[in-house]
Amino acid sequence: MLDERKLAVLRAIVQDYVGTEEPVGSKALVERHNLGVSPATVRNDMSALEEDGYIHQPHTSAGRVPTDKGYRLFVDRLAEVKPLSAPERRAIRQFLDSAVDLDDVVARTVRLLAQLTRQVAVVQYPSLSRSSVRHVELLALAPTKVMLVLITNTGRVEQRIVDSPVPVGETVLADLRARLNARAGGRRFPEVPALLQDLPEAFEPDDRPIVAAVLSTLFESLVERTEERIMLGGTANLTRFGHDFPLTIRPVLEALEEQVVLLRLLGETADRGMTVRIGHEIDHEGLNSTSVVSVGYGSGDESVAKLGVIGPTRMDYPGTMGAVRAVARYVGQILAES
Amino acid sequence: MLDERKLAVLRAIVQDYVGTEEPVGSKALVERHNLGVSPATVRNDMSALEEDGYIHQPHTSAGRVPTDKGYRLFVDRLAEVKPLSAPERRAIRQFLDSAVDLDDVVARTVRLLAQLTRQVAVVQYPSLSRSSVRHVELLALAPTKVMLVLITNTGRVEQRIVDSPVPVGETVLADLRARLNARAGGRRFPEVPALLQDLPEAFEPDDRPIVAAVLSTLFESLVERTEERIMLGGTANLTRFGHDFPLTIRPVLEALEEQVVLLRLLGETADRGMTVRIGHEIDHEGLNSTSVVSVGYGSGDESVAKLGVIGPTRMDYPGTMGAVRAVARYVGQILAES
DNA sequence: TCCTGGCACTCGCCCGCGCAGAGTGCCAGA
DNA sequence: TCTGGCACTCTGCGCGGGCGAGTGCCAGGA
Repeated sequence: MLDERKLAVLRAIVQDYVGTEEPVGSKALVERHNLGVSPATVRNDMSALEEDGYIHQPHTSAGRVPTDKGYRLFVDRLAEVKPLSAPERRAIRQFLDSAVDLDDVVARTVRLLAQLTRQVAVVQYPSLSRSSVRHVELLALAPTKVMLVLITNTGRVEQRIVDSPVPVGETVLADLRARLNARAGGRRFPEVPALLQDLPEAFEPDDRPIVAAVLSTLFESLVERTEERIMLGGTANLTRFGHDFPLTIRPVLEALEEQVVLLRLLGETADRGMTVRIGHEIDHEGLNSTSVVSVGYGSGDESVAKLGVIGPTRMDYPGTMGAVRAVARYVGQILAES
Repeated sequence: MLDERKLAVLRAIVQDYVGTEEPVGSKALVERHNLGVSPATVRNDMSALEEDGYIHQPHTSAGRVPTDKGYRLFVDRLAEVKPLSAPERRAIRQFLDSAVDLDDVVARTVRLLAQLTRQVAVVQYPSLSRSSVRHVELLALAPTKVMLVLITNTGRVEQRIVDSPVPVGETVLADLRARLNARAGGRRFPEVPALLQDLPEAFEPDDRPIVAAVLSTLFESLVERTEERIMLGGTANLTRFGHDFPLTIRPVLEALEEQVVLLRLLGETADRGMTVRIGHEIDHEGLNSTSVVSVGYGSGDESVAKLGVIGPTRMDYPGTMGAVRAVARYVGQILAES
């Protein structure tokens, strides 16, 4: 059905359309790519491709535009991820290296991705559930108020205020702190609740309420909202979306404001390997004219979070995928070092 | 020069233009506001207002549009801040009350502002230099790596990694921790460096390098980049900017991506009272067609940070100012309570 | 069987035209 | 000082025609 040449035609259409943003016709195609056949032949192939739903004609006597299905085929079978150039890689490395803390790493990553791909970049903070406990700190703020500070191996810090039903002595606090760290230190977050469950029993009955309060706050913060945090950048690139963009850009901006949507978007990313979702493959209405390229990143083999970019379906997939992959790799390295 | 009626005409023009987004003519004016005079008279007044630069005619035979100068006069002398309704205030209160930590307070504030004003909202985290030290924590991560965690009275937490030239003993760390808290605890950040300056001398010569390293990191983080953090929301509202907006929206989005620009914008806000900057009064080119309404907020009399909104110069100033002021007040209260 | 050149056809885009409507400025009169 | 009237100016919009890009189809050739 789809012989070599038809695939070549599709590839050429995608490439040209991405470059020019305009429907591409048979004549222009043969001129720009040496397909070795005449426009008439290409026209026949185009007809077949359209029949099969890979390309589409906005109106009679216009050129062809790839459909989502066409891009899908292109990404799956026709495109090679384009690696970054050595200077580019060096620049990335250098830029990320000078980050001073986790916030900075994430912020720089977002900027970098947005600049390299000229699209909207999204970076998820290393997820708590994939991280482990580096340290738990307890501070008495007031007689019945304790601040709980949680530091992860990825450098993330979470704080919470715990209200104690009874005044808390410094000795109890010190004891609790020591025990928490002894039991939970170095452990993965998901394991933590089980490890600490019977902790109150190690304390005097009088002190158990505060121990319980601290524990419940701790457990909460492991699963809650703050679990997943996201940073966004390059929204100005939305303006390069297309001619008709007032219509397109609005729902996209709205979607980007919804952390939930972004989280779901990244959540659907495979842990290993890159995920590309194109147009209507994304099940969020406002994003049906966009594509998302995302990938997990992490310090070891394992991914601790995801990052990616969002752009028009008409995007340079090979280049974007190259940039996303490279950035993910370097961020992983940086995290491993710190 | 500007008698009562001319001012009334200007006020009417601003109100109508904000409502309709279209140049307003003399006839429509008399119809909508009972000015008690004929269109011809209004035309004369308009002529005078134009002469003085308060309004402007896009082209002959079009209605009039206020200039930046016109909006300025409107804000300064013709507009009354419009207080929010009781249900609105209750809703704000309630929405902010359910915040669980500082991040959440800021995030909710941004959402709220954006929703109330239907514009882009900016909220600055409580600034370090206006805050005081609640607690300093030191954690040994590795023999030569110490994590410095700084907790402020506004609930903000900053962390930094300190590389020590020599391995650090737990006793030294405990000693340093105790002394840091004793001397700096409860103090304003700007005072801190002076208070700690001679701290290394209290230690054995062998330990002084690490003390110095911790101190310099601490001092750095008091003045540095992270000093000022900002949260942004409601960018989707940019799409309601105007008809010609591809041109307008681009530079605005770009400006919003630059933390520096936003910080400067908020930085120029007066500590007390509201600041309104209109169009070309803002010395950033991309924002010359926008206005910024900003105000300080804080737990006591004193402002610890700023917040505000950015919208088209053609905005509902009274309403916006009312919302900004109300939100600032409630955020202050929330912060004071936690 | 597949490719090619030729040809007629279809549409969207652009341009110029003319008209209607909104709004103004000015003037003479109350 | 205000008002009604009037002539004038300009934009926006709808209309129609010409242009060009691109197609589909067909007959002939490898």
